[in-house]
Amino acid sequence: MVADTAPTHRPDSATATAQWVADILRDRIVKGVYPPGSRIVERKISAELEVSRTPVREALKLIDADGLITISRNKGAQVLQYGAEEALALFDVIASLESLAAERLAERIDPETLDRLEEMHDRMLTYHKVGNHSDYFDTNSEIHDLIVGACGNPIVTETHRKLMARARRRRFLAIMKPERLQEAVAEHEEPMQALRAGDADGAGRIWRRHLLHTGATVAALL
Amino acid sequence: MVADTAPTHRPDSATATAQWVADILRDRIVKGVYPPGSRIVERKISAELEVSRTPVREALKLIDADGLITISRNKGAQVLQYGAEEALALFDVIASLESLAAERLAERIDPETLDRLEEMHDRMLTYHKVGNHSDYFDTNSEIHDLIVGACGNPIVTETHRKLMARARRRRFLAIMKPERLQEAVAEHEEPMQALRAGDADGAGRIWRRHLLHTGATVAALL
DNA sequence: TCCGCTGATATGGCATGCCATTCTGGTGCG
DNA sequence: CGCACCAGAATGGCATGCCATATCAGCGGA
Repeated sequence: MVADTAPTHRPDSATATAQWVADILRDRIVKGVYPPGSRIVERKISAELEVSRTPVREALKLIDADGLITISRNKGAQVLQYGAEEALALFDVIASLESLAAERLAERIDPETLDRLEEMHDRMLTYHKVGNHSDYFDTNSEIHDLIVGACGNPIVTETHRKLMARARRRRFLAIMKPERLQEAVAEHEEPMQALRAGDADGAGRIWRRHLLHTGATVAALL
Repeated sequence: MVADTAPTHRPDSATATAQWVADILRDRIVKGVYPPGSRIVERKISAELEVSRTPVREALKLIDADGLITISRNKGAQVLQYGAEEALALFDVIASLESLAAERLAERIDPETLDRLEEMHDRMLTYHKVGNHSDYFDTNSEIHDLIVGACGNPIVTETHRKLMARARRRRFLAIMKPERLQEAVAEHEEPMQALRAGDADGAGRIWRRHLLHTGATVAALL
């Protein structure tokens, strides 16, 4: 998990260059290598990664579509600033989406998926007990992603993925707040029960509340 | 509203060419000029619109990000097929978003916005009474857009806009179904009352139900 | 007759170069 | 001393050309 900002020469030419560049830039933005407000210059990236400007341009367009940067003519790409207000707005939408996902998942969940969830849930609790925050965070993310991915609605999955790119870094901060940690763990127990019971309405409602809390915690940090 | 598929030579060079091309292509996809499954060839568009391939490529990337086409290496862009299942999934998400918007709007609505809504609502009813379906549809869309736009959450607005590009054409079909028309008009009355009363929870719930109905109607047509 | 191979063509991906606009720093006039 | 203007640099936008790969037609052998 070392910051591999080194070019590492593109893995293979089968992967589209533009996509490869986009992934690197996204990663750097999320990790804070390019702080909010900083400018990203096509020619710099192009030279550093040893590709032409064309794929860099296309990568920037992709990232722009994700809402991570703004592009202005002859002024280039700027990493978006964000404040408490935007964080609340973001989590309001994410909460709605995940709530919908939890609801739909509860309606259709199969034992196998439930088992995987239980296993992750236990694993997360263990990480929390031993204070392994990094793995705790990753497992937590996995749970959220599984719920969204298994809900049976690909549009939810896709939309969620795009929004999460904007939220992940902030969520990391929030979830690590010690007092929030305890709370969040508790908030994961209830929806598990609702899922076991197949209580769609409850699962959706409870999960949404959980995310709104996370959003409020993030916003409070800004 | 005549199909202006004619190039009309780009309006002014101030508008980015790529954006201009993207708008034209999006419009053609929505209007069905490029039917689902058909291929869009960079060089053809490039020649027809008298621009180079570069802005066309970038436009296609934008439309791909909107989820209207898929791009595969050396196979080009293909307009996405869609069936009943995808329509349901799409409207499930749109319903969640607009429900959130209605809820938040009810919490914060000012008299001025309420007036505009009332006016649109009346106008829509009039169009319906006299059987002016085209203007009815447009006003209906305006109402939905206003609710989403005035909810105070720009992320809702933005996400909604992208999803609507995929839904608009289908929604047009559905909304025009005679028996659905009657129903939809009725379903617009209730949320207006909730908004007048500032009943956030009710507005959200009712509006969501309305959209789920629309989605079901669309799905039934496919 | 049918299957497989091969070469031509179609098509997207990337590199490069030029142009328009904006930004910046310096200089001269008031 | 300050402000306006100008030139050059920085930067993105677009056009063009070459390359890699996928697709398809035609042909030859089994």
